[in-house]
Amino acid sequence: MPEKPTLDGLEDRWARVWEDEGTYAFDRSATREQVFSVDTPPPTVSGSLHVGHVFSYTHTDIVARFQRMRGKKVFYPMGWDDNGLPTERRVQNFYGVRCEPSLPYDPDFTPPEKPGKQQIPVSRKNFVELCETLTAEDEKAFEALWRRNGLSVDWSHGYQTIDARARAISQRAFLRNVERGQAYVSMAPTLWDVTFRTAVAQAELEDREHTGAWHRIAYHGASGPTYIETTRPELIPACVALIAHPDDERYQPLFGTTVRSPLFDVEVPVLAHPAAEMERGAGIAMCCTFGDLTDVQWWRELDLPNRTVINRDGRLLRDTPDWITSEAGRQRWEQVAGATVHTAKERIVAMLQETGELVGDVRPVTRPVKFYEKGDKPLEIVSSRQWYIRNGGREASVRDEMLARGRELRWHPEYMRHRYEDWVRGLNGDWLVSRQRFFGVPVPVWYPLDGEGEVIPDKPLTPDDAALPVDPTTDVPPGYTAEQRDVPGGFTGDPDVLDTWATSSLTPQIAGLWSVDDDLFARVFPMDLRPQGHDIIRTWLFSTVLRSHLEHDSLPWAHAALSGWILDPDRKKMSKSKGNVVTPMGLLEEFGSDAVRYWAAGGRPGVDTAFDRGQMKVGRRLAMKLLNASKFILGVGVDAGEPDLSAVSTPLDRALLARLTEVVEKATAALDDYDYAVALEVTEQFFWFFCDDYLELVKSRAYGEFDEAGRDSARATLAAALRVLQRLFAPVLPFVAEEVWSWWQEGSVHLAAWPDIHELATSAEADPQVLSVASDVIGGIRRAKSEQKLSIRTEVESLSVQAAPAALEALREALADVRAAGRVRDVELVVSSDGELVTTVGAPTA
RNA sequence: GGGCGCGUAGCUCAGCGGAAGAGCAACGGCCUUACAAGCCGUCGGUCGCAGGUUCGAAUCCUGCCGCGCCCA
Repeated sequence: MPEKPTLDGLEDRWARVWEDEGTYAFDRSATREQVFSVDTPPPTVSGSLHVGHVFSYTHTDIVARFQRMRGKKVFYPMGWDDNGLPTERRVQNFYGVRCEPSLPYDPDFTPPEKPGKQQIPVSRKNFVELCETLTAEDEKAFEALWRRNGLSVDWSHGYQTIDARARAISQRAFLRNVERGQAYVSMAPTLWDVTFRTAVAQAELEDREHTGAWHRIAYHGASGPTYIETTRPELIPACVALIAHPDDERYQPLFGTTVRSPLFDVEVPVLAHPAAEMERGAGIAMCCTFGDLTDVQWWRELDLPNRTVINRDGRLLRDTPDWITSEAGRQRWEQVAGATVHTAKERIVAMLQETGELVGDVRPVTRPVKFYEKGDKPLEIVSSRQWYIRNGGREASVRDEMLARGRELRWHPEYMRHRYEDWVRGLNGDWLVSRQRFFGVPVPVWYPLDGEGEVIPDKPLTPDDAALPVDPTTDVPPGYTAEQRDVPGGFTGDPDVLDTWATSSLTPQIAGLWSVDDDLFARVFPMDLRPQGHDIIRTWLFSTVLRSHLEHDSLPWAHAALSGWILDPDRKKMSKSKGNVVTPMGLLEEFGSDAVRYWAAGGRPGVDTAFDRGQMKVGRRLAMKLLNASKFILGVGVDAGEPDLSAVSTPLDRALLARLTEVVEKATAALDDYDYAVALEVTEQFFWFFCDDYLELVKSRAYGEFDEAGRDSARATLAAALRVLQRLFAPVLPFVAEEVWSWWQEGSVHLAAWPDIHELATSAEADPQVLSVASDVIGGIRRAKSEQKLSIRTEVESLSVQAAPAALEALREALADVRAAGRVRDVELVVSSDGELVTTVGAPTA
């Protein structure tokens, strides 16, 4: 035990010991019943961890440490999510390169020291290598932070969502979905981001207010013009019908007839469909392929032709579409061929003004438009061949199964279940899993080519399981040779990668080594806990439940714990901007890891919490207090062995242990329910009371100033209480708890048994009032002395206590301790008529 | 527009049917032999607003206002 205990340096010292001793190593001989397994969120490796990560990962660690002390073999791996667009973008900016899949691999390529102004095109393989290099560096820094933060992770069970094993597992799971018909390929209208040139899924959409303008435009019928209103006049050449509500009397005569489009003179039918809104615009809409999701619905349900005019790069087709047949129409198309959507709109509006087919003023309007959450241009809808996984968006039976899984899962807090149910009920299509990107898990299929060299899409070729992971753009399917690539009668590889969630949804399988080490998998799956943010219930949580349901017919985990957000105080008050960036490592160094963990532990499950340096200071004080209190108690002279509770003969001591028993019960129940905040609160509250009142009360007796029995009773109680308190704090304050435990106990506190109420059971019944009255009276003495501006240690002539008879009776049991702690010479006990406790002290002794 | 959550002391938050709480801050003390990175004490609130249920409401119900998240 050091002379002057300090918190400085505890993190490095104990982190090294834990690593050397394998304190948190998973015992893989354990059976499933003995295991507590955690499906840790793999942080996205695209930059740095922030305070919010420290916050929520600490919550998980507290639970893991608690379960470990309860005797569970804890499976607590850490993964890195380094697969997907954020990494691609970071690599592009960091190295100044871009992926050009047509280029050959250059094994000698090294990126420039500093990224140049012009991005250097590199092959897909070079690009992926750069992704791996950069993420490896980031991951080192992340691991160092987590170790410093005290996460009790078993680092030998790490994974990357882009590593070969994860790719193989991801592809295997996908191919098994294909085999069972749970995944399928389909040519369909798809939401498309023109910047990233990739399809996006429903889960990646967000609505944003976008300014547009209503244009009133004339279509021409046999009996005169029909006016429609549209915000997208550039889609006139893509128009396949005009549509009004079947009950709309204004358009009854037109249903079944045809009209001709302005400028391009294409004949389209006028049709009825209930999705047309009578109150909106003119009540009759142009259906184009495709302006929005309603167009898709009409196109599908009314069996309309596909007249796509927008390319995947967001520009209009260069060639004149064959459905534009009139000479004037074809000339007008020349004006917009190859133009961006924006330019095409301007030119078409100008032409409409010329021809007089644009009627009245253009009226600005702001309305919600769908964006890719990472994009900055509105999504277009294009027809393309994509892979989908059935998720209940199209089949009620699957949806009901997913709802049942949601009810089966235990949610913490419970109300988070609604978000899941709302999402499942609102699904409107299957899960689109193919992406037209480079850095990801390749879609593991090839397609045969017919005699003309055209793709035969409905007969995908799949790899042998042993060959996984495969890259179809370089690997060759079974039964073919490399020379047959992209030649008639040969094959072509699917160029796409899987949605990042298609791999992330398999984290329990990846961490547990499903299909790689099935023995391990059987010991950890289904897992116990998924901790995660509430914002990704619709994506990560839902997709993980789905994949597990499809592959294993079970939930992936029994419990989901949803953590809240960290609210940046600056963001609340938008006017203020501090400008000083707080890095997690800086905080850990400034306050100590235990102090930062203390702040995190104060955030109730699921509740957004303010970033609060004040709480970190408080946490530091608590850690310091634990050092000092431990030092004091050990200095009094207590035994390190199992405390001899038969020596606890003094009523005050029995009452203390009884109160601590309640604390153990409450803290245990709270942690069993994943409520670390309540567990900490009750422990902390008791601990301050223990230090401020109990320690002061028994100090003299423990030093042996009275009789031997009293001394032994105090020492046994102090030892028992300290052993319990150090362990109660261990999950939240792992470093300082380990430090003080090491002063007198063998082994790691983190492998010690969680406190059990039986280790506090004394032979005789305890009277809690002895402790509460003694505490009240000592408080009264302090108050009285404080009012007289006396030192607490000043000895006074007399103490008078007025109280109810029962309270006085209890007080007598602890009177010697109270007298010693309060430094009073004479004591007078007076029965009070109203039962209220009144403490008065006399003058200081001379 | 719908779902969910939240409005309690200057600040951060507990409490969620039986006398308004904690910590921080502020203020006043104590140089107390574990701890001045300590200790003691004091101040401070129509529990968002309006109704209702109840012997009793911060707590349950209804409506409204404000904030946040998710989804249309």
